Parts: sequence; C-alpha cells; structure tokens
Amino acid sequence: MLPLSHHIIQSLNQALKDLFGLENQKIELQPTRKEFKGSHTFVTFGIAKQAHQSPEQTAQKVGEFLLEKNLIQSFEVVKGFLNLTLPNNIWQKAFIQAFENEDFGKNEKKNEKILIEYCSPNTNKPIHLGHLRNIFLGWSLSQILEADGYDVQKCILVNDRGIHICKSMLAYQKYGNGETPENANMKGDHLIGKYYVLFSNLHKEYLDKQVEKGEITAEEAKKPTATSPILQEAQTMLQLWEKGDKAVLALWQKMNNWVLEGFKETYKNIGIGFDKWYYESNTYLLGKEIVAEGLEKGIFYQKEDKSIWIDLTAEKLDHKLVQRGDGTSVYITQDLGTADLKYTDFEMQKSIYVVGNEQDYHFKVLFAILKKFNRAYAQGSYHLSYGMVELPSGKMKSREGTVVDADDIINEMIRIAKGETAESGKLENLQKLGEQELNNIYEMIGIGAIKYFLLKVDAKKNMLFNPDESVEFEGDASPYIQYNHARIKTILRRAISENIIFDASTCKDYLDWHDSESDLLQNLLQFPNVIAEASKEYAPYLLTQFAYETAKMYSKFFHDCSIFQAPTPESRAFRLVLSALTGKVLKKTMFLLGINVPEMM
RNA sequence: GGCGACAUAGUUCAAUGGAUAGAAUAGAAGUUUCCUAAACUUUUGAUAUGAGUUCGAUUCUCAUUGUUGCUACCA
Repeated sequence: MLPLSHHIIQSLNQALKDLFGLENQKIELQPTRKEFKGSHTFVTFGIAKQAHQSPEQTAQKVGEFLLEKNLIQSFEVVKGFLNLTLPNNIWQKAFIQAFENEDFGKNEKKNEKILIEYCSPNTNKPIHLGHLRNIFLGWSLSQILEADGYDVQKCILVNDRGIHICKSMLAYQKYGNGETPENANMKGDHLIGKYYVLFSNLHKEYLDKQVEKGEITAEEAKKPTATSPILQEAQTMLQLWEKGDKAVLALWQKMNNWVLEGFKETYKNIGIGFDKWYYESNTYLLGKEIVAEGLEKGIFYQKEDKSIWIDLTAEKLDHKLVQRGDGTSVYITQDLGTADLKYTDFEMQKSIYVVGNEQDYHFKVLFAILKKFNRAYAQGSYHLSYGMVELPSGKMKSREGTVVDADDIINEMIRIAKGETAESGKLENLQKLGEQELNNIYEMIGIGAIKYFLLKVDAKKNMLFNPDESVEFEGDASPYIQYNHARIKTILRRAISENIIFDASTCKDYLDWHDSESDLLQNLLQFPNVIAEASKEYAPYLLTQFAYETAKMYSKFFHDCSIFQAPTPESRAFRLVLSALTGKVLKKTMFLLGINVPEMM
C-alpha cells in the first residue's frame, strides 16, 4: 500500500461512479514507475471492459475528472495506465505529521498474542551459519510483528536430549581425559563439538572397515540403519539416560552446561535473546503422556515390537513413528509435549516455528497430529520454513568439515570492518572516540553486515554463501545504510552546533521541491505500510529492501541538494527536517532487522 | 521408487497476472578546491526447454531437462 492511497481510492471510486455508473469496483493502484511522472498509478484494464471504453479512454476520462475536482495536481495516460501527481501540500502535510510523530513506524495495537520459537539448537555442537539465518530471521520477525501491533513472545527450544547428545557424551567419556572448556581454553560448545565429530569418525571408520572386509556393502554403510559397536553403546546410554542413571545424568548435566554457556555468549555477542527457554529434557515426558493419551483414544496404534505409530495415510502423510520400540521418545514425541506446554504458558493465538525447510514433512505431521487431538492451538500453529544456506560445494556438513562456524564468521566480519575503517582513512575523525567506542562501531558494522546478508534474501528460498568472497560492505549492504545514517547524524550535529533551527514551522514554506527531495519524502512515508506488509508476509527481507532504497535516495538527495548552502533558510530547514526523518526511519528500519547503526563512522 | 521445493545478467538477489524484467557485484568509462568517495554519474549484460489458459505470463496449468530436500525407530 502506498501512502495516501486511501485518499486516492476514494476519489477514484467517486470518478467511476459519476462517469460510468460503476460501484464497488476493485481499484488497482500501483506505485508509478520511476521513468514516468507521478506517484500513484491507476491500472484501468480491469475497469475498461465494464466502462465500455478502451483502457486509454477510461484513463483519460478519470484523469480529467480528478483534475477538474482539484483532487490531483496533474495526470498522464500511458496505455491503460493513469499516472497521478498529487499536489505537494498534501505530501507535506503527511510528511510533517510523520516528523512530529515519535511513534512513526508503530502500527495500531492488534490485541493478539504470537509466540515465536526460533534457534532451537542441539547441544552437541556449536552453531553455524545456517543457525544464524534462523536466529536473525526469528529475531527480526518478532521485532516486526511487535512494531505491527502484536503482543510477541520469543522462545527457544533446546534440543538437549536424544541419541545425538549421547554420541558426544560417549566420545567424551571414552577419550575426554578430563578436558574442560577452561583447561582446553575453548568455548564449551566448540569443545563438545569436537567430541561429536570424534564419535562420527569412529562410527564411520568402523563401517568403512566392515565394507573393506566385505561384511556389508557400501550401500548398506550409507543407510541410517547402519550400526556400529559405538553407536550401540550410545543407544544404551540413551536408555540409561531415560531411566535416570545417575552417572549418565551427571555427565550430561556437566556437558550441557558447557554448551549452553557457549551459546549464551554467542547470543549476547549478536544481540539476541529469548523470553522463555524450553528444554527438550523437560518436555519429552509430557510428550510421552500425550502418546499414552493418543494410544488410549485410538489416535495412535502399537505394533508387536511395542513401537507406537500414527496412520496419516488419509492426510497423504504415510505412517509415522511417535515412540520407539524400546520406549524412548523421538523428535516428534517431545514436540507434542512442548506444544502443549507452550499453550499452557502463553495461551497465544498464533504459534510460529522458525525451522528449516528440511523439516517441512515433520511439521505437516506434527500439525496433523495436533488437529487429531483437537488441540485449541492447532489452527494457529505455523511453520515458518526457511531455506538452507548452501556453499558453492553444496550443503554444509559437519563431518566433512565444510561447516561455516558462527563464532568464526562473526569475528571475521568484525575484523574486516576494522580493516576497512583503517583503510578508508576514517580513523582520524574517529580517534577521539576511544578504543571502547571504536570497537562498538566495528561490531555494529561487522555483525550488521552478516545480519543484512542473511536477511536480504527471501526467507523461503535457499541461498548461497561463498567463503572465498567476503560478505559485501559496499552497495546493497548494511554498512552503506549505516554510513548514510552516520552522515545524517553528523549533519544534524553541525546544524545544532550552529544554532540553526529546523522544525515543522520553519520548513513549511518551502514547497518547490527538487525531484530527489520529493522522491525521498514520498519513500519515507511508506514506512508504516512496509512494516505492515513485512508483518503480514513474515518477510524481513522487505525491510532490507526498504532500508537500501531509502539510503540510496538519501545519497542522491545529498548529492543533488546542498543543505548548508541551501538557497533560503526555509529550504535549508526543510532539508534538515528531511534528513532528520530519514535518519530516524533508517535507524528504526535497521532496528527491526536487529542491526544497530552508529552515530558516526 | 514416492512426495515436495527451486531454475532470471558472468555471479548473488528482486519483480499482488501489467508499462521498456529491476538491483547489487564483477567488467568498461568518468567524478574529490564543494555538508563523510563504505559515495555519485554513464555504460555492457538475463526469464532452462516445449505446449496451454488471456487483452496481457518471470508469475497460473501440464510435460521435459537440471539442481536440491524429505522418505518410518537422527533431531
């Protein structure tokens, strides 16, 4: 939706009624393309037939009607497109309102509670670039929904139990030699990750030997059912864990804490957080209760080997295991429990799961089961499925060492930000800030760059990260936007230090705008609509586009219109007000993306 | 095998069924006595293939080719 659309649609409806006797028509209004004059374009193809006119004639007549009634400044007909130009004073009124509104960009309260689950890491290895996409999406989305008027709560589900956790535990138990994060001087999650890799290698080595000996075929070794003594040990350990074996639990507690400490450090560094932490180790028992309930109600069935299943062939989803033959729970078991617990805790209308698209099938099954149970929240449950981050060589695989580690890439980005700053010769101006402030700026730039990079692609799609090329710092990238914000702040500081007054009253007599002034102004007024759209579509990338467009328009304005050499005090005041609103909008937009902007850089 | 997703400049990404398919980057050429050159001008370059639906298709339908994900006791 364009700014001032409401006003125009009203006028168009009036025109269609008076000219052609048409009522309740769907008005197709688009932003006018840059190469044409005007801001709003009425597309007449749909109406023309009913008006018994050609699209051109329809557009012409409607244009003349609007002009005659003084509703527009001018119009232009191109084929069936009616391009409308509104008088500047209408724009100005909206502009000043936006400038004076501290909450510009906050939409009306919706009185609806949304719970967002995101991140959901496994506590057996450190987080990687794919997790970062998840985390930034979840965080940004919650900021956006909140700005759009929803009551938003954020939660994380820690996958801290299961066979994969036992794998790293077992490897540590066998070969750990009392290593700790302290004595190894490693973040806890990285240390545990080391043992997970070790387990994988031991398992793989065994299978390779079996293949060599001709005991099994290479095909069989690749199957998930391929087993090894060490894997069997891990399975035994999982059973002991579920039985509450003290030694196993103690080891588990110790290792989990190390990992969680590591995660928390990373979350702190990237400036994200959660309102509530759920642990699978707490919710899986709830899940088992639900399995028992389902068995009783006949929703599930039990095979002879005691494994429990659900038949979802009617939903075209096949049969699905919900509890293993040995009585231990699987992924979906605990998800059932967590779902119930979430509703008890929050009574939300909507429950969003930010989880990768490799789990599309899992969530179809989960929601289908919830519906069979007639859970009140089943209808409002939504899987926000995002695409994988791929490398030029394909999917990231921890076993093959092709994983881009989250902490590594973040540190790398900050390092580059520092280097670029030094290289650009900006250090002289920034020196007075002191080391602490400087480091803050490097972090804003570096972390901002990776956040923007991951958020600018439509979440639904897979995307590519090439480790050989650095994440961009120029063009459609976060530093460019931060740079424009810093530039604006510097100008405003100067204006204030020179005692130049700029506010609504001092700027309102200047209406003879340069094209780059009116383009920028009109663009800024779209902000609330962009938020509404991003919220409706769960699409943070719309805000990266808006931020970039805005920054680019400001750059153009900055180039075309001198502020301190402006021809009159009124035009100077207007340009300062325009700069101030741009700065505010850029800062708020970036805030919704989870990116901070510096006052200078 | 079954089910799903994707395919747009050299590369990475855009485009509620609408105008001459936009950006960024890379390539070519320019701009610093002038409010921050992480900037600004100019320029080269793309809808996998074949049908269909209609005033109009990158978008909807079908087929083909290619890439990728899931596929019953990993989470």
